[in-house]
Amino acid sequence: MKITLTHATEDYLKAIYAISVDGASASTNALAERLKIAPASVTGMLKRLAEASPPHVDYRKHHGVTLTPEGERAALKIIRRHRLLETYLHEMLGFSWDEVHEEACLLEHVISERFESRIDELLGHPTHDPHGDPIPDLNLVMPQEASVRLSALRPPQKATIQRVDAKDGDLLRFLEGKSLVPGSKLEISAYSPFDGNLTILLNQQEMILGPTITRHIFIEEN
Amino acid sequence: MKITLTHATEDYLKAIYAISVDGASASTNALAERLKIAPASVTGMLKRLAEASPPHVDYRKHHGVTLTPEGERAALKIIRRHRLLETYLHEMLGFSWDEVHEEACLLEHVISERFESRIDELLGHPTHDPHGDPIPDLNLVMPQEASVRLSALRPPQKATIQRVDAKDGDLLRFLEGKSLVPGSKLEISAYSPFDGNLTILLNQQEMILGPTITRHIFIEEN
DNA sequence: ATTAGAATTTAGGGTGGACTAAATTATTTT
DNA sequence: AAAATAATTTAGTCCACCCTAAATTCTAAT
Repeated sequence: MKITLTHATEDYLKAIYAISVDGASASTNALAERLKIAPASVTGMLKRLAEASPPHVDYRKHHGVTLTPEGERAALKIIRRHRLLETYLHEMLGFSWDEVHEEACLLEHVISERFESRIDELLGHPTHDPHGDPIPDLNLVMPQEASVRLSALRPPQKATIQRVDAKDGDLLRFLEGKSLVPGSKLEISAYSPFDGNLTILLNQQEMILGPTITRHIFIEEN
Repeated sequence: MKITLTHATEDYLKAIYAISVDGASASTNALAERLKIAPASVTGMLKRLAEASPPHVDYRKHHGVTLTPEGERAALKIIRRHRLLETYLHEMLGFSWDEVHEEACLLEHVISERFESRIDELLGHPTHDPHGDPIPDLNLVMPQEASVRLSALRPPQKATIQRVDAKDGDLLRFLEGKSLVPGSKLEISAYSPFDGNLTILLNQQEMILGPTITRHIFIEEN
């Protein structure tokens, strides 16, 4: 059975990829929640994705789906576009950190190869978007990414922020205001047990951050 | 009856506007041809546009449609986006003259207000796109446009190209190659009757152009 | 091993937007 | 004015994508 890859299918593939990064299979409910779609509707789409030629997912009833190589390729292509667009919107059009996601979600389904390669070029083939998320290269290979959370560090320790994992606009604006963005260097001067607060020094400024915040910040030790 | 303005409806409104610039009413067939859609399908959409609240077109069976004020407003909004995008793609992303149209057709349905105003700002609030077509301002008012065709001039005469009305890629590339683009100044040195050829001088270069070409070039005399 | 509750799928419906084929209305020609 | 032709609309389908309600299947607790 044939299939036409549309905006909707691209969103599904992206969501499946995001949910199953660690090898798990994406469940109907998890997809439904992430995509804000009724579970019953998800089932229908998963069937279509599985019956596509070539199939984009492996689908076993009641056991969720995993991406086929073809599906993963398609997902990575969209993720590349999304992150390139976020970078582009931030760097070249002056969109703020918390605005880029929504706009990129719309544009990613629409831009041409040419547009994609043009902004890639103008940005100097970036490897990470404004949030620090890795951008797959032209061969759809993901650059290696930092996976140590700021919340896991203990003083004394110096670190550089690599990535911030948050989608909430308020949190993003808060982090930006405190310069808690990829590239910033910081030093941990104290750890408070029980509440998990960290005292850190950044730009000669001291601040105390709770684990609700530090959990979302991924760093590289140095 | 309610209506949701989608990509498709925007394309219809744009097409209706383009066909009826001179006060004529847009016929079903003309719209069908322009949009590459079967006439029967057009009828259906026109009904929906007419029954929208507020109505976007006036529709009388067998007599085509005209835009209501609401419909014209919507059409101008898309046209503004389209032409701003064409200008932006050309000036800032290095798209060639003949590539911008297609890409703009995709993006125009998707970009946010913010995106629109950002590129408008970066471009310095341009009044004309790369083809010389006028860009409606923020209040959706069209700047005045030149309406004298190069084919109507006779020597001796000096003129400046204001606008080029062509959608064919081959023709666009030809014109660009000869610097027959908005802003270029030229001088008419000879007119050949019967075939209508004009001999013109542009950048110290002489060339002879037939009316098939000069008809598409709009100028201002000087 | 049964059963309650959660997850998932089936069944049936709706909307936007396109299609073809057939019927109708306008227009033009004779 | 009638007939031929062109333009338009109706009627009937189809597909992608979403929905709700009801049925099913899986899982976990007893």
